[in-house]
Amino acid sequence: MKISMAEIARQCGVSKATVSRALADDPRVKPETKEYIKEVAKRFNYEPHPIASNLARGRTKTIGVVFPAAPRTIADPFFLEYLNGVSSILFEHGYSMLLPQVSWGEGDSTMSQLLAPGRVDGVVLTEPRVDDGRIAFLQKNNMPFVFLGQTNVPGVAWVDGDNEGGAYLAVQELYRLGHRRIAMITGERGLIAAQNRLRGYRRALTELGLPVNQDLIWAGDFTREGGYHTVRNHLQGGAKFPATAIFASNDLMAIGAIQALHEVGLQVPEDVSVIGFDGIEVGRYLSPPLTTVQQPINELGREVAAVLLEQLEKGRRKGVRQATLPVQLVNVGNTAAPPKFS
Amino acid sequence: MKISMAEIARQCGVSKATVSRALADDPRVKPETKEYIKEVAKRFNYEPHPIASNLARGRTKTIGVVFPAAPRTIADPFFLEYLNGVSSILFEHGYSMLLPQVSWGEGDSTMSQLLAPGRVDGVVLTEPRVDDGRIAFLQKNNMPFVFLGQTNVPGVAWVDGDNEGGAYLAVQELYRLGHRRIAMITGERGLIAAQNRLRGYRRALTELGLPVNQDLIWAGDFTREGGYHTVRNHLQGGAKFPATAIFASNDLMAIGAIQALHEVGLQVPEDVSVIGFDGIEVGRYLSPPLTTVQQPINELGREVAAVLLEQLEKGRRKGVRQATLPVQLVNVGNTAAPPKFS
DNA sequence: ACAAAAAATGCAACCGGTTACACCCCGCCG
DNA sequence: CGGCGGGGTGTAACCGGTTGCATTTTTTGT
Repeated sequence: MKISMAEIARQCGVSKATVSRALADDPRVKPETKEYIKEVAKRFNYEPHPIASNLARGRTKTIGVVFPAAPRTIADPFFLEYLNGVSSILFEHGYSMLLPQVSWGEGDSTMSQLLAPGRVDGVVLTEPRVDDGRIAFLQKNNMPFVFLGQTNVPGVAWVDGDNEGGAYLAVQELYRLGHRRIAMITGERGLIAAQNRLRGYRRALTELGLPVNQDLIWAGDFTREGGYHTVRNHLQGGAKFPATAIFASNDLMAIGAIQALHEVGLQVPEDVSVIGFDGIEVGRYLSPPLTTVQQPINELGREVAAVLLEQLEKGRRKGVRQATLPVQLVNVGNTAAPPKFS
Repeated sequence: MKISMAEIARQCGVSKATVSRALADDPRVKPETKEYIKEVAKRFNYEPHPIASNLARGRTKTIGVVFPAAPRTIADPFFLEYLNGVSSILFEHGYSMLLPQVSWGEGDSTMSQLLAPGRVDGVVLTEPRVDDGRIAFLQKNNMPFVFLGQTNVPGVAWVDGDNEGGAYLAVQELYRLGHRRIAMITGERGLIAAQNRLRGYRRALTELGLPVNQDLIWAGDFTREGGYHTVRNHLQGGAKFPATAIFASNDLMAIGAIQALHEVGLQVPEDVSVIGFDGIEVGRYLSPPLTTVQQPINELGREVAAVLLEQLEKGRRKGVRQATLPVQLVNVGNTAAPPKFS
């Protein structure tokens, strides 16, 4: 059995209280006493039991990290780079991460089992939906939380990339190259990020004087398979491919789209240009690297964690932080003018 | 504040003890009482506080998952797919995962802070090294653990893919295609997996009657950057590239190698064939998909978790489980005969 | 030198459960 | 009719810390 605080107290001839304070560097204990207690603790190789400590002070020094819902997985590249950023900040501040088993429909019971009664001090979530049910749940339980992604519920902390602006950039670039039939692969309809990217696409087309053609807005789900299948479907029947360029709402779908195009012998970017969104590392592994709207993914994670910790450490907050980080188009060399122009 | 067990007890007119037993389905509680208590608990939406519960019974229902050391990161694709498998099994059994902040040199003090005194019931680790210092540490602290990766210390539970056999397969395939100058990019020297893959490479060459040429064994570190740089180095000086094929110890390095080759205008597989190891999902996103030795990554994770839970639930085990899972070569279409043969 | 203020420490309750053991009540047996 | 046995429940200690408040010790002021 590990040695306990009571034991240390006995060894030092003081009370548990003093030991506790000494180890917490409480200024109320006399420096020499403190010194001595620490010395003894070190000799006995004593370390306070975190569970007991957490129980006593009602906190856990643990943050719950909720990952994207199916069909996306915890192994989603975007999520992982983001997680990397989150973890680096949390760890710097002595927090651990708990990846809970949550498979909620609307964020209720399943979540409560793991997050509610004292397992975590706060939660970071991804992919807010319109009127996300999890928000009400967390607020009701008075649990601090931050979203990766803008929410449509006011008073909620979030950090996001500039989705609309990024989509706008992408479409503009394709237009500049001469494309006029620009398809878009959307994300899952309910996700706010998907909607904002779609809005950027629409706005760009409109401002450029192009019609917004519903037949060029294809439904995706942010997975590679989704991108692949939606493009396959539009390649059916031997008809001419209806677009000269595709803007995919994220890189995974862009990758899937490219695979589908390759399978029918279409070259990227010679025959069809493709631009993705996110700037996941994997995109750089392709040859040529994927043209994409680069989000500062790692930075987003760090910022999310920072905002949450701010809430936690400064107690009940004085206003909720919301931040939009800039995005930029990268690897623009890997798109081209449409065939008829070349 | 959440409602407590004492409160429920008062409401029911019984003692905390009875409530505790009723909720735990203790047979000593009269069925009707049990029924009633459960009913009341439900009405009050009561759920026992896990931290308190854990403190009282000295366990946590949490597993520590240690991730690879620098230069690899928590966002390493292999690790994440593996983590996915681990998590699915753990969650099925009601366990959570704790990703601790560990940056140990040889697995000592840093680790103890997060794992030792009662935060986790068990630990899963990756990437055992030769005479891994963490083993002694965990054993000393009487902490159940399982490694992903064969260890050289007897009596330790582990699960691994067939590293040597996989490497052997890869080299054999390259030989079959006509390659005779087959380079290998190794993993970090101290890692047992790296050594076993190197052994498979050596054994294959020897059995095929080829010399083992030290100049064709290039040092890598299991990162993409490592693969990239080692190949760049061997492309220096305008000399002819010394190999017609590369076997990289993992996929990330294979991807890095391919990038380096592309940068000097060499085509894969026309000019140089490349085979990786692991079969991470990202490899399938390349065009053409990466030829690689596919490990059952997800399954490895599941198995690791299962072995650990077995240790935990069946108390002190009567013999430690060790398992080697089979691997197979995939996407073999994306390697080719060496140029002079074509 | 003595009282008052300040500093240091101890006491004991508390966090929210679990569990060994004591206890009570009742039916059954001799 | 008294005692035994066992099911059902309560008591209280315990897990290992934290912390408000009381108490003791030391310092400071006059």
